[in-house]
Parts: sequence; C-alpha cells; structure tokens
Amino acid sequence: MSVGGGRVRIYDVASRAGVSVATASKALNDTGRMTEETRLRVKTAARELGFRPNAMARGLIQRRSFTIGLLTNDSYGRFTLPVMAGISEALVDQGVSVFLCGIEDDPALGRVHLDAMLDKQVDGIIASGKRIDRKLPVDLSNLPVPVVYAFTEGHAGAVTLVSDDFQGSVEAVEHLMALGRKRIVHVTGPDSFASVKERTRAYRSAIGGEGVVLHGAWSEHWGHEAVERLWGQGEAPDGIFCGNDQIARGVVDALRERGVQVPADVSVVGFDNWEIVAGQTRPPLTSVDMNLKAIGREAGRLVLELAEGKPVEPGVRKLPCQLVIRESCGGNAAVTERRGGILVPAD
Amino acid sequence: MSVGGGRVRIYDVASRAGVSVATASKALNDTGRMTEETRLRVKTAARELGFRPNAMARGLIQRRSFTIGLLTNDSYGRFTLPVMAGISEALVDQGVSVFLCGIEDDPALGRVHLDAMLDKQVDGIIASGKRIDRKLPVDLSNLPVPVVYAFTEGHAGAVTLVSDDFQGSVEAVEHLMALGRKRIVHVTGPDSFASVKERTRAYRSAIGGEGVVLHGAWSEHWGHEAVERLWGQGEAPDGIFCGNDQIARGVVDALRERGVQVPADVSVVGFDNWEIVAGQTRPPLTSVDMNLKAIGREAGRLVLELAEGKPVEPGVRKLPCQLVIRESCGGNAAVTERRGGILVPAD
DNA sequence: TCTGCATGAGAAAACGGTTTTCTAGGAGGG
DNA sequence: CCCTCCTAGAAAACCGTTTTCTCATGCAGA
Repeated sequence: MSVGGGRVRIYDVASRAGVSVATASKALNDTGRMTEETRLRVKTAARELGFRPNAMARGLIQRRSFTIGLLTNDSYGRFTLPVMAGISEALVDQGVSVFLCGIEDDPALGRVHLDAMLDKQVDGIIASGKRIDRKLPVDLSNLPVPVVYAFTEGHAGAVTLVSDDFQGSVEAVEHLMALGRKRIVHVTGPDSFASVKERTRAYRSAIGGEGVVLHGAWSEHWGHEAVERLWGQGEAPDGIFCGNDQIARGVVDALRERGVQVPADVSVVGFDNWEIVAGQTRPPLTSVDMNLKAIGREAGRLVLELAEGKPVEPGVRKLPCQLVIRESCGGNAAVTERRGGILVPAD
Repeated sequence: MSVGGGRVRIYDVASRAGVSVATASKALNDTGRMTEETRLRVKTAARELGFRPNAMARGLIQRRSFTIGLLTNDSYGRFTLPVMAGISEALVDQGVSVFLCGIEDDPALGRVHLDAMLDKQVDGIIASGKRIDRKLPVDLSNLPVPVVYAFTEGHAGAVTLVSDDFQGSVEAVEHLMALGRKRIVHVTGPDSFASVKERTRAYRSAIGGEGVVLHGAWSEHWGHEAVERLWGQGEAPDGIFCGNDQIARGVVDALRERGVQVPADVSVVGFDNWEIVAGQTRPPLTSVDMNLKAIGREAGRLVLELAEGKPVEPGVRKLPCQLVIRESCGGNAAVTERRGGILVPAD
C-alpha cells in the first residue's frame, strides 16, 4: 500500500514494528540474528509502509552505488543501443542502473562525462563504440573502478568483448556454398577497418582461395557500383557476400534493376542484420547478426563481477555471430527467425 | 595532478590546508565566511590532491542526486536517441547524468526500472516513446519527483513536449507548391496515429481542399503500392508528401522503376529526416526534421527547473519542425544543411 | 575599561542507512 | 546458588559531505 511521497525512512519501519533501526535493517537484509517472528514483523511493516531504502545512504556506507556508466562515441546508436539493451537486461534484476553518456569524438566531453560518473561513484564502466579498432577519445586505463570494453578497442590488459566476425563470415560463405554457389565474391568496406580484414580473411578461408574482394565505402551506392564492375567484366558471380547490409541492399537493388533475379540467379548475404535495412530490402536480406545484445549482457555480467572483486581473466573475448536467414539466398536451408529477441531455428 | 585512486576525501584536503572539514567545504563551495587567503589555500590543496567530492554523500544531505532518469519504450532508439542527446547536452554542464531505461511495453519491467531510479533519488524523470498518442505502460502521475514527457503522451496536467507536425507539414506542402506542383497527394501511415491525423489536417489546410490521402503501413512496401494505385488511375500527381521517410523511399524507388523522374516529373517529400533512409534514397530525400534533439534539450531544461522548485506552466508545448532540403524535390529553393548538428541555411 | 558587533573558523549535528559493539536476561552446568 | 554462555535486540559508530551553531578575537564606540 501507500503510494505516499516516498519519504518513508527505515526509522518509520522500525518504530511501526516496535524495534530499533538496527534490528529493522538486519531484518530487511536477512542478516543478523533475531526471532523469525521479529523479522517477519519488520518486513510486514516495511511492506505496509511501502518502504524503499535510500540508495545514496546505503551506497555511502557500502561503497557501492549499484550504478554503472556506459560511455560511447556511437551517437547514432546503431551498435551501442543493442549493447545497452543487453547490459540493462543483465543488470536490472541486480538493481543496477546504467548511465548512458554519448561523447562523440570529443576528448573534453569525454572527460566531463567520465568525471561526472566517477563523482557519482559508479561501480564500473563499460566503453562502447562504432568500430572495434578505434579507441574512445578518453583514457580509461587508470581508473579507480573496473572497465570493460564492448565493441571498441581497449587498453592493454583490459577485458574486451567483440563479435567473432571470422566465424560469422565463414558461416555466411558456407551457407552460400551449401546452396551450390560456385563463384562467390566479397563486396565490402574500406580495408582500413579491422573488421573488413577479418571478414575478408574468413571469406578466403571458407572458399579456400584468393577469391574476388572489392573494397569501397559502407554505402548502398558502393553496392550499386560494385555490381556494375562485376557484371561488366568476365563471368558474373552467383553468390555475393557483403561487408554490411547497406552494401548488400545496394547490390540487391542494382541486380534487380539489371534484371538479375535474387535469389534465383544470385544469392546475397549481408552483415549486421540491421532490421531497417535488411528487412526492407526486396527480397529481405539474409544477414550475419553480431549478437550485440549478448555482448552487452556479457559486458554487464563481467563488469559487475569485477566490481565485486571477483577475478576476471583479461583479454579479448569473441562471441559468436548468428546467420539470420531471410530470402536473399533462396534454397531450402533451415530458416531461422527471431522469437522473443532470441534467435532460434523455426519449427 | 594525482590520478590517484580517487579515494581522496574532503578530510584530506582540509588537513593539507590546515583547516577543519567545515571550512574546507565552505571554501570549495564559495559559501561561508573566511579570508580570501584561506579559501585559496583550500582550493589549492584540493587541486593538488585531485579532490572530487563524493556525490552520494553530497546528495544525501542536499537531497539531490544530480541525476535524472529517461524512461522509454522505443527500444529501437529512432526517436529516443536524439531526445537523449538533447537532454544530455542540456544537462551535462550542470553536472547531471542520465539513466537510460528501456522498458519495452512491459509494465512490470517499467515498474522495476522506475523503482530503481526512485531508489537512487533521481531529481526528475523524462518519459519518451515512439509515438505521441500512446502512454508508457507505467503510471508516472503521482511520483515524488517531477516528470516531463517528451514525444509521448503524458498524464493530465503534466508538462509535455512534442514536435509541431502541423507547422512542419504545412512547410513541406508549401515547399512543393512553391516549386509549382499542382497535383499534390499525401501518402501516409495508419490513420489510427494522431500524427497521421495532424499531418493530414495540415496537408489539407495547405492545399486548401480535401486532396488525395492514402493510408497504409509505415513501410517502403506501402510506398510502392501507393504508386501503383496512383499511376493506375486518372491523372498522376506531380507532388507527393509522404508520412514518413520509409514510405517516401518506397515511393521514390517505385517511381524510378516506373521510369518516372524524381524530381523532374514528380517532387517527393518525406517526414522524420531519418538519415539512414533519407540520405540513401536515390535521389536523397527532402524531409521534415522533428528537431528531436531540441525537444530533448527543452525537456532537460524543464525537468531541472521543476526539480529546483521553479514553477513551470503545465500543458503541451509544440516545438517547430524544420524542412531539410535534399534532392527529391528539385527547384532552386534555398538549400539547408547540417552543420555541427544544427540545421542552418547554406551560404 | 567595558560593551557591542562583525568576522573567521572550528565543533557538532544532520542526511539515511549499515555494521559493529554492547547489554540484559534466560538457560544450562557444576 | 553462582558462574558462564548464548541470544535477541538496542546502542553507537560510521560513510563523506553540508549546514548550523558556537566561540574566540579584534576593533569601534561609549
């Protein structure tokens, strides 16, 4: 009961239950020794009064704020939001809340946000970004709280979480091969990106050769252009593994305009599984999902363990990607779908 | 100096400066009375030690946490992220940090997050969502802290901020008319949405008649289908005002496939100015920007004023939209561009 | 010389909890 | 009957600030 102004203190609970504040505290936290009857009486009183402990007072003495900070330069949120969702999911039932701080690429802004979070005694910090081979513009290497990096480059000796792009890419290419595609090419982003290198390496490993790799921008426009090039010379491919969904969408659109059937003539796979792109392409794109939410969950779990003093092995951890099948590849491979946010094989 | 573990307390500052904690506190906060020399000595000591006050201790006594909560059910972040950026921008130099809580449409989850935030003594709450005519699945009407609604429906007597869709839509349609378009139609989303009704009302007001309004899903597919219908009967339009960018993209793609030139034959305007859609369309879409970041800034400012006890007039406030010109309309109207995140006319 | 008052600075009391230490009373043993 | 041990619960200390209250001191005016 009692929606009341929230101003009920443990003192009120104690006096209603006819015990001291100390006893009330112990009763509510299931610590200390007392008759079960007393404990119950206190708990009942607390419930009736709608008592909720003041987290600041509690945190002050426990030296814990039940708060963590998420620092990111991914202002668009493409990568950070799913990570955030995962973190939140992992921490909410521990009573931990998350400060989200977008710092663009501004070191001064980063410093300001970082200081604000440290002042608030965050239990830990998770750093996230928009590419895994760039550091945030703020140094997190000597903080009084633990730091976990998720989808951004961390300092030496840190705990870092990234997706296993190699595994994901291999699955994508093998999927194409399983469908009988023989001439598979790779159209991807600028090779200055570590993820581009990794996905390219996987592509070559899967097809067992050099293959054909085209680098360009991360844009639909580049997808179009790549098709121009590929269909303007020699034997056209029958399978295209794209570095991201935007490129893939450009590729699919260009093929349609050219009269090439997708997936009948050519199978196309994207990367990122960005719903807004992959889902709206005609036909919808089969794409590699980096499971960013899982990365977030893991990051949340780990930063909390570190905050509680548990030992965590430092280093880079790769979490598996998942191929999400839509219609751009054809064939009768097992279809997967999203169910309750988790990727599962369809029945 | 002193990156040191952050464990420096005001006590340390006081003893280094040779004063009591009370004096140290007053010196640092520019309150109380003391010689300028003493004040300076304390401040110097604080700087040398790298002292940063513990926000929990400070908040406990001041009954302020310098923290606000952002509650949203917009898990995709399309609307909430820009709002969040605005809030953060408005509050960061006041030392206020923001808890971001995604609650989907789950009342229980909403309750959990809300309680967690209240326990942490947030100074205020901003509620945000993905449509302005739906409430969050959690009741915020009798909270011990102020609430501001940004881009979601609030309770009676609350402070609510939304974009002025009417004004934005009128500008869009008038833009088409200024370009000489005579047969302007409106292709939009389901008319169960308040924003659809509002934009339709504006469309009719601007053209001064009933016009042609087609309702469908918020999807590219519907944009295609609408073009089929429009070109399958009677005189084809020469201007299309779309309810969102996805529909507009579908429209533009369908027109191109049909051999209709955009913008030469038909001008198209979108709504939302969602970069990933509007910018990648061929040609890029002229679109109405709802200035969500400005809404966020205003929400941040207002919730803080309320938290400080200042009076704020309740009611719904509409903030102006801005037409962002790209290439889908043609003509030589003044071009605008984004500069540093702010929309400005190009020189 | 004494009173009055402004001034600088310290001591102590909050804030709202948790944790440690202390105490009174009952049970059990010799 | 006395001593010890155990237990439930109270009392006190503490977390790191801010704020209020108190107290010297020095100087001006009577």
